[in-house]
Amino acid sequence: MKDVKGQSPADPAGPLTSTLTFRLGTLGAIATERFTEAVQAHGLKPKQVGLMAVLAAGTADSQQDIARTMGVAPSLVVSLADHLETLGAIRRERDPNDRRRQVLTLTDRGHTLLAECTTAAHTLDAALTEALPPAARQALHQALTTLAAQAGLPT
Amino acid sequence: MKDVKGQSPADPAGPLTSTLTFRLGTLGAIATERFTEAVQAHGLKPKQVGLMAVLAAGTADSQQDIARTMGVAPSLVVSLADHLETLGAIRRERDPNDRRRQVLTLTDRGHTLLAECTTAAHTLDAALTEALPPAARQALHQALTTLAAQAGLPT
DNA sequence: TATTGTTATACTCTATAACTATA
DNA sequence: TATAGTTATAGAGTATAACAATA
Repeated sequence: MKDVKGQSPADPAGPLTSTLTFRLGTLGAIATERFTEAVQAHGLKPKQVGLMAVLAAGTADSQQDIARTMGVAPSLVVSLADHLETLGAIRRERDPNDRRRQVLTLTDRGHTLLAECTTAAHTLDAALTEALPPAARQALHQALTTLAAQAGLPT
Repeated sequence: MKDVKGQSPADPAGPLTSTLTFRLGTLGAIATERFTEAVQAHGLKPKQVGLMAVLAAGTADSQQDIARTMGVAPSLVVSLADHLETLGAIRRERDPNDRRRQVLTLTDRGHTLLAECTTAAHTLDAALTEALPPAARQALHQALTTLAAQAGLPT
């Protein structure tokens, strides 16, 4: 059995572009790019919205906890929180029990901003999936939820 | 009808973290991070592998065409191609009909490298989807193929 | 003049390391 | 001595703009 011209060695079970790894990487980049553009109108970057989402979920409140939850360096949380504080989206208060800790809380303004960004994400979702039948849309959502859970991402 | 405490205003049809936009963004980042680590053993970065995939697909051969296909700046293609040439993965030849154009072609070494990276992607795919029933795996692949096609990505 | 590739430069994002205050 | 937050610095990645060769 010989190699066909131009396929030496043969594709290992399908081309790179049809792998889940490639598809998630490229579609993820597009999704983030569109979301970046959408939330920019509110003076926000995706990671700043992500920090607000962590606070809304109530799974972390100190900056160190938030850094661990988001998988970023603590020094990055400083600048993200600085910006959110400037926008009036969060409050920073020293923990009275341990004055080294800064406890972050979403303000009403923060809740409003997060809701607006979430609405923007839903709008982008609709555009992204417009070519998808409802059943496939549902199956996609379910499958990504499973992958996210397995990867330790918020569900 | 009053707002429930801590949900003012209410979540617009589900939290941010359950949107397709958020899931694709975060899972895409993880996929790219894992792929980056995997291809690093071959001295490659994801975009360099992407360039090889474009050449293998035969949809572009000059650096300008490749830049347009990949959605990156032409100056970036220069450095990606420089590195691939150093590895012996591609050849750069002037187009005799238009000596401004550099025509890039995959060498045998390039085909081998691309095949190895593709195999690595398949291995990552398996790890990523190990919690997914075969039917769901198939549905996910089909849905992402549709999204990729609609977004103008390679299918 | 317009286009291809290249080089020079700058910008964004984010991490690491050093530092301060508190424990 | 260890930890939370902050600041200073550095590196990766990529774009924009200026430039050279060719059309």
